[in-house]
Amino acid sequence: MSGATGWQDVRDEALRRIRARIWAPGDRIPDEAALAAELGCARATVNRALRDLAEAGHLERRRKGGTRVPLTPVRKATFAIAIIRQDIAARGQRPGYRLLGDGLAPVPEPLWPLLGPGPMRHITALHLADEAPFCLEDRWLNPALAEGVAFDRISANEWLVGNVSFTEGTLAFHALAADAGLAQRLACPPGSALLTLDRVTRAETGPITWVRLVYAPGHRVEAGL
Amino acid sequence: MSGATGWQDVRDEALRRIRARIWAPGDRIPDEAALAAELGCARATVNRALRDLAEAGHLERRRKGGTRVPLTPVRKATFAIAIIRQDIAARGQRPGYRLLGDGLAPVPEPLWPLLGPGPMRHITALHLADEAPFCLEDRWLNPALAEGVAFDRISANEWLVGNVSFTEGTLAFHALAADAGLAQRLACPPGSALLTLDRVTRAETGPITWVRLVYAPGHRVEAGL
DNA sequence: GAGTGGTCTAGACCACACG
DNA sequence: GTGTGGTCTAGACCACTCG
Repeated sequence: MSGATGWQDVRDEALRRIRARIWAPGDRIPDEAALAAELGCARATVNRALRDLAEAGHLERRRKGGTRVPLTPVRKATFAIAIIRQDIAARGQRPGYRLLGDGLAPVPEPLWPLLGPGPMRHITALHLADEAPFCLEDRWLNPALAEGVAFDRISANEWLVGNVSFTEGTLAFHALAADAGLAQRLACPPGSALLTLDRVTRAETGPITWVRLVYAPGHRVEAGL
Repeated sequence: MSGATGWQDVRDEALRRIRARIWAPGDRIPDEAALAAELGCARATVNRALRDLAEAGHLERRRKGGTRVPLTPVRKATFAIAIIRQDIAARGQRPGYRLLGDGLAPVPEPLWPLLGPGPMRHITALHLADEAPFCLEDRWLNPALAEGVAFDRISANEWLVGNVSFTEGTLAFHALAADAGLAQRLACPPGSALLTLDRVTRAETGPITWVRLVYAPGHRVEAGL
């Protein structure tokens, strides 16, 4: 039954009961005090274990309502927001970088709701893997940040990750067909299907940046489950 | 410097110092005992707060090495793996579903490393939003699961989420150009760029399913940051 | 070897939500 | 009102890892 009982043991035992349908979907499971008594540990240990399972979507907890096994477990996928250069290196390829453009320009109207109207710094750059185009970075950046910083050696992506912290952001994947410009810069046939990632980040003081990363054909973004 | 100090207060204060560069990237921060003394709370409370920040990528902790502010914070994006029907409903559209095919067939060779050779149940179905094609579900399913279950009313997606638990899985986004078959079934021009999601899930007992969801043109998958 | 985070305990009080 | 999870405390021991 019990013995050496760490919170991970409690978590594993609970997970076992969930998977074995001993605690079936919709069921209310015993309360923390009862489990602590049964497993021979402190209530805080049970709490730690069940909180962990709740965060992972395996349980639903409510004060007074008790802890239940959800009817449809909501699993979460996570992926790390990394520096592109490191992404490329992690694939065993040699990263490269080329700045294509950098200058103040009026923000396109579709982005006004996210960034506001006023002009912003518009940066375009190409990331390379083993000399081949890897992804195109198309960024609008709040000009108050990174004043005097040139992005010809280090990408805006990398500089921002290390120098500006944000409080909020959103991120979206979609697919884009290569127009003539994209096809030329990514060295692919026009019409190719390209995985694209849009990201907006904000700080308390205001918008930081909007960026679109258009990946070369065939690119996959993998996530843990 | 004390007062009402819950673990969230400790977390917020730490986050403030990180953002204000009081604790700069690369710095080692005071140890738990020191912070507990400074903030007037128990060490366990500080531990809870710092552990939370470490999970979010704002700190790096190592025994004996202490706690440091990472040079390049690794933020994680998360999105929920939901039931497609609920996804559609959440967008305020009316979900629809049509089973296109269901039968045993040999697994395509590229999937052998993931599913093994033997024949599996091949299911194709179309999900609709307000009568328009929303996404195409192309699935290979371990025939030992869901024996006798027909997927003409409820999708395999929804049935599996509610009835089979998995221990491991991977997930990947990419982009696909619509071939003739896809174009016809998704009612879009051939060559359209389509956001695609591949997912594999396994249990301790063996592979469960491989599924590819091909979304209609323009679809975006959003994630929290 | 020794410093630091990781965890457990036993008890206590609080906050919330259900009846 | 009352039961349940959420959290705090003070102390203790352990595990990992750096020097």
